[in-house]
Amino acid sequence: MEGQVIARAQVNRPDLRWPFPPAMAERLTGRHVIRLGRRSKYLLADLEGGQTLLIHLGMSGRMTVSADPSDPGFAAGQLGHFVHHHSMPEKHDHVVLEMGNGARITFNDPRRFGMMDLIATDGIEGHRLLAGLGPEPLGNGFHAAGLLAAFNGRRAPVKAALLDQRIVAGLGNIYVCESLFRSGISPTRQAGRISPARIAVLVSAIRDVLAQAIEAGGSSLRDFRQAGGELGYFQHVFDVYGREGQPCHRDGCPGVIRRIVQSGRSSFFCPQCQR
DNA sequence: CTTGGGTCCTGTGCGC
DNA sequence: TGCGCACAGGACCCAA
Repeated sequence: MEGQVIARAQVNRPDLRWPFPPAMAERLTGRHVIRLGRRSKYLLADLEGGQTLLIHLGMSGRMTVSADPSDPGFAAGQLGHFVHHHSMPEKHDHVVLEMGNGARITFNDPRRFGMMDLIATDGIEGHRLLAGLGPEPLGNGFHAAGLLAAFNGRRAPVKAALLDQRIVAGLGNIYVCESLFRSGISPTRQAGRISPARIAVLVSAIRDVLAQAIEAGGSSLRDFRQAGGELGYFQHVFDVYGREGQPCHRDGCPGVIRRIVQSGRSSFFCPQCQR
């Protein structure tokens, strides 16, 4: 997408979680994408003319890139080697963008918890959806001292605190469960009652889990796909997520993974390893 | 202010 | 084979 023009925008319904902005298709058509970026779980496509396309995939959303193999750009390898061939439109293909180089970007989202909006690029950090987000967990702004301060006085379980995007931005249910396992912290522990030393371990575990999950192409439980349509494969190396009743992966640990529900979400953990 | 629960929506898998 | 129910990656919104 980056550097390309949006030659055609097809919008197949008026809304996802929220209504699309007025005349979205018309406002996208003919615009160049200056750069692609990301903040927390929001995808950001800066367009010429001062507008940014803001996208969230919700639970079940996916954006994939495809191309016609007979397209000259495809044959020349200009669309990248990862791009898969066009296939027939599928159920829940809500927005389709045809780029000037022949790439087709498809936003598919069965549950429609995703969203798209067009907002001013200027002052984007102040947008209501982005204002108040915590630091990026892979950035320099995320560190033990900061997390300690953010947890200070909080009585909520650490599981809930880490899912709170105002404390750290971009963690979801899977990666919180996996990070807590690796740092030996029970999901039920009150956030404000974790020692500084263990918070430092947690920060490292979060960074490691995210870096490894990205390296593995993400976690494809059902809907998620990489941009080229491939499955991620981090789900194959989960230690706890979705492993209720199965043995703990830690060498010599007799524990069995348990599942509990915290604020409506499943938490998976090893009662032996996590305190 | 913090915290927990309900809600949006479709699809799948399980027990009966 | 069919039916009802639980559950699924998120996060807003409101009541307490």
